[in-house]
Amino acid sequence: MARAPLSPDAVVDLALRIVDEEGPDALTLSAVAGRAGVATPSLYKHVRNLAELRVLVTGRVLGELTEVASEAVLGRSGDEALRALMDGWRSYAARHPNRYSALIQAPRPETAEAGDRLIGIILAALRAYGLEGSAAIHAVRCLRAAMHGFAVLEAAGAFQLAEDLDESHALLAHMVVSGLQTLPRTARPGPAA
Amino acid sequence: MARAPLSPDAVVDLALRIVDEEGPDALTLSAVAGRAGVATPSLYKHVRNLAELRVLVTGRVLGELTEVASEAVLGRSGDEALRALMDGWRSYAARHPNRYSALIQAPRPETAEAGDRLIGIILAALRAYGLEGSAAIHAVRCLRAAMHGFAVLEAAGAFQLAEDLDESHALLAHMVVSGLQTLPRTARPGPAA
DNA sequence: GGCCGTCGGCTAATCCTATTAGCCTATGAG
DNA sequence: CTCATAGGCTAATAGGATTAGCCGACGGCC
Repeated sequence: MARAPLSPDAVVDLALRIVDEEGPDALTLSAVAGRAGVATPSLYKHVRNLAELRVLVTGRVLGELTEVASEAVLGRSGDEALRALMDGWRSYAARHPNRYSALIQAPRPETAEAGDRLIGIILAALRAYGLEGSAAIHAVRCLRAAMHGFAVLEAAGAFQLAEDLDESHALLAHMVVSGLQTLPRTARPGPAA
Repeated sequence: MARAPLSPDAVVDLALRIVDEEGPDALTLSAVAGRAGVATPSLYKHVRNLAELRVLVTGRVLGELTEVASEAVLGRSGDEALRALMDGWRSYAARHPNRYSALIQAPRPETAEAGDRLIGIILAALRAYGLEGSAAIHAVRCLRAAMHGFAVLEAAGAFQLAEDLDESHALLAHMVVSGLQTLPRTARPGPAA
């Protein structure tokens, strides 16, 4: 059974499988090598080192998240787009909790492009609110904080009580929407963009 | 120079210093031993293992955060309490970014009590909104998500643009407040608690 | 057809960290 | 004075990361 020839992408595939199945801490070069049916040092022919592998994984996950976010926002606008974005984000994280937890948050040049694309989508979701310049940036930050915070906590199993998470998340979305609909003085939308 | 005698607490102190100065990943038993001027295995006389040390660190940080949160909420209520809580939380995380990043999110029995106390404070900050039962829980979750998300991202340096972070955070607080002031049907406050 | 460079795997070796086992000493209780 | 204990130590084991250097298969080229 000729296993598929190794390549950086294939290594990342294996890494993702490990992360999904055993958690982010189980992502180890020797674990990847084990799955690849190869000796650990051989991986260095495809990936610079473990740190880079983690970055590549982050890039991949960021890409998937971007896709999800993009699909959510497509064809919608205003509150509807915002809620769809938030729901999509959360459901991606809930579907792949370990993968989501494996995301490296600290910005790195290698993932900057993927990150920017994702920010672009979030920005697009906010378009209908007509936010200008800085106001849009503040809004994007808040949206990121809300979505990321909820996703991390849910992925970590930090919400222990029985209350329905969908409802909690709906409230979060309500907060975001209602906050944007009643912007404070400094961040009021300017003339239609 | 009689170094202070080692003890579990002293070990955690050293661990925190390492985390603060070198980041969460630098928290290693041998690093702690180095600072303590002791051989690595000696630490096992005070701490079960690295995993436990991490849990102890989490407990300590949770305690500090609880103190900060508690002080913020004391003597305030309503929107003011909420904003003070959010500001305090954020400023703690900003003051000790590595420490904040070292927090283990996954709930563990050893930190459950500390976590519950913190949740209690958040709940107290929401008291004035008169939320009943589930509604209060959903609100706490949202608040946690917002505060934690912002704190994590800020600590990781994920907000790169020049825009003032205070302003972004104020918008986040505005979202939370305005969302609570206009609760959707399901989560409307009941008769005054 | 034969030669050569490169790709991608391998083994050996090094370093670090965690963790366990077992030893040893000072110290306070009795 | 004796002894148990606390708390430090050394030796040793087990992983995991990484580097160095070896080697065979394969495609391209003369």
